[in-house]
Amino acid sequence: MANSASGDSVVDRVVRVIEAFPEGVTSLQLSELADRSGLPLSSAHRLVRQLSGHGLLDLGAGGTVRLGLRLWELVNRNSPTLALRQAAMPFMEDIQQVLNQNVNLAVLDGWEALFVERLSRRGSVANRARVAGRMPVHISSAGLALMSHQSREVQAEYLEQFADPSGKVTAGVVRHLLAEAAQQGYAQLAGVVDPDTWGIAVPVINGKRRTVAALGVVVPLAEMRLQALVPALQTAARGIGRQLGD
Amino acid sequence: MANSASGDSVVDRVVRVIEAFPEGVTSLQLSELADRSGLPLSSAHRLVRQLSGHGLLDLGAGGTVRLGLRLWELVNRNSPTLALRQAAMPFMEDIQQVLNQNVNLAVLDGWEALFVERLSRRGSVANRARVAGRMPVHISSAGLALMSHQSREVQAEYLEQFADPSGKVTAGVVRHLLAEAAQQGYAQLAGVVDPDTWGIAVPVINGKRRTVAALGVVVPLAEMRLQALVPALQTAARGIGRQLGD
DNA sequence: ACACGCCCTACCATTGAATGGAAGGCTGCT
DNA sequence: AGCAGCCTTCCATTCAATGGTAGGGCGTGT
Repeated sequence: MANSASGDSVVDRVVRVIEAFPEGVTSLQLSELADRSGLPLSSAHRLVRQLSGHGLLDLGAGGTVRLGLRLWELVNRNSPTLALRQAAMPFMEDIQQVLNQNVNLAVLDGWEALFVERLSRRGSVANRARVAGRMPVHISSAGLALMSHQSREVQAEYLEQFADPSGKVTAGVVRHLLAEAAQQGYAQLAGVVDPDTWGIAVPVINGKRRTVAALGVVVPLAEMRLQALVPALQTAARGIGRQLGD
Repeated sequence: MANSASGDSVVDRVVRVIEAFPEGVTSLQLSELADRSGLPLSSAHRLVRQLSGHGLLDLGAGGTVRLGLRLWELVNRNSPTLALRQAAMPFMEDIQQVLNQNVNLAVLDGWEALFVERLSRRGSVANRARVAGRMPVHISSAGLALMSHQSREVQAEYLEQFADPSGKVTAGVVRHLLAEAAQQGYAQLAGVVDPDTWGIAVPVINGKRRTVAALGVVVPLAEMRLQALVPALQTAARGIGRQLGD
């Protein structure tokens, strides 16, 4: 074969190159990139040079490869979650100011919650590190809030394929959590991510009655006061939903 | 020709497709995308479908094309400015809390300042809208702060090609602004973006003595107090630089 | 000081993947 | 009912993509 001994198209390879960066790694050597993407060095080099010419990648002296500023710019300007984030930000700031807790916003992607925005607790040195982070549905309050408002079919499909690698959680338990969340209108989960924290999340519903996101807070166990947190979150979530339109 | 009547490679086309989204537009019809990218409908469709299969784009029913969540995730996880933003965020929050002003962080890309992070003034309904926005060097305090700390050669090259479309500013004026900023250690610009606001920015210098970013605030004219703002910004910028290492 | 290894870069004959016009199907409007 | 616009699929044509190989630069260990 001339094109692709491995049987993949050029597009496949471009994707492989971009996906070759492990989480949190911003810089890779060309040879390592070739390894990770499974491409011949020669091909990897050619692709990187082309993409670099357009600013999607950045090929520095000595074969250092980074994602391009231009790519970051394009993606952030036209992100599919742009409208959601803009609508949500003022409300998230309100919550941060009033409750002084870590606030986050997540959407459902596959069977995971993808965090698209996060404000850290005032004064904490902690940060927005986990923006663009993922959590499986069954171990995040945001994931449960999102899944509990999906259609019967989606939930059934989710539960069917469910399998906890650690074996600690069964599909039955998750089904119960989802039912509870659906009935209460919010999801809560204690000590799963961090033993001393509690997560609470509520769905954000747009004008078409579709659940498009989950708004949540992570609070220290000691400061757990459901009666104060849930109404605040629900009010903010309604505000976001109204702002979104659709 | 079989491949590309227009003489461009597959990679060129992938880039054209991604770049076809106008600023702030998150969704495009397939036919419009084909127009904007200058690709035959048939080719655009094929490319979009391939990219969509990998999650870099999202081809919805009815030919609606969006950027993919997966692309957003990948770019934000491995962004070249990740370390910078993480190092800067706590200091930016401090400034926001103490001064209660809009804070922003920019890097130099080409002859423009690219804003990589922004915190809005507390209480303002305004937002982080302009994250990923650009401003020409000569009409942004961040741009001036960045350029004034570049090497002689870069500055010369910049001034040589400088041309103001509106014709209001000459290279000589910019040269003066840069010299002033370099000497003072900060850049200021009044009423350029918005007639009632003042912009002040200082360079962020890493361990290798390279100016890697500019930290700035935008304040209403009425609240302009240089003697309070500049030291605060410079202190924060030093803190960021120390945190960065390199 | 030298040789070796590692990595980036450049070249070029081979070949099948990419191309895009045209035709088909769907939806909404007149 | 007819039309117009758009998405989708098909397939013969053709040259762009491929990757093994070789060259060059840099640092390391002997």
